[in-house]
Amino acid sequence: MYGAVLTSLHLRKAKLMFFYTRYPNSAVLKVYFPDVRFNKLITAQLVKWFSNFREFFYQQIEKYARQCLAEGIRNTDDLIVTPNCELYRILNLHYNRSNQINVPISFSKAAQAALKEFFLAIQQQKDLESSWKKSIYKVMQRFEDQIPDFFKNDHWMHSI
DNA sequence: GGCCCCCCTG
DNA sequence: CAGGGGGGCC
Repeated sequence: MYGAVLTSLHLRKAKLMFFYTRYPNSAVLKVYFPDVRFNKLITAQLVKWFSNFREFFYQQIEKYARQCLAEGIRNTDDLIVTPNCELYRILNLHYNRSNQINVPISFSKAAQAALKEFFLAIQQQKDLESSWKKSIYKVMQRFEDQIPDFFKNDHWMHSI
């Protein structure tokens, strides 16, 4: 009934927040979007955004994991996610297109962990089983990081 | 019934 | 990214 309360600015901010949290609940979202007049629809939309972010995240990582296997990599110790690798570049382009923030190390760690999970699952042909990604998603929920306070700063949001 | 999440689609 | 459907968990 309020129409589009969430702006493109909120979208950019949400993407940046994704670097710290992949699974924010509605309570957390309300804290970090203090300027938003929450209601059922707005909450659902914001939650949906993160769901879409996750889908892109996992989709890219799965694709990268398959490429690594195709290239002959056998050990997960050889799977390193750093700023100069292709996976990192793709993800950064999607969530931090204009390099508005410095990507936290915790995100690289999370992406690397997910990469190893997908790599092992595919290597062990777990991907032939139904809903084989469920266990990976569960593991990834342990990689949440603390969201910086400046996300709550209205002035900062308008500067991105 | 309400809230979340994933899946698939456009 | 938004819509709609399905399933799980209070």
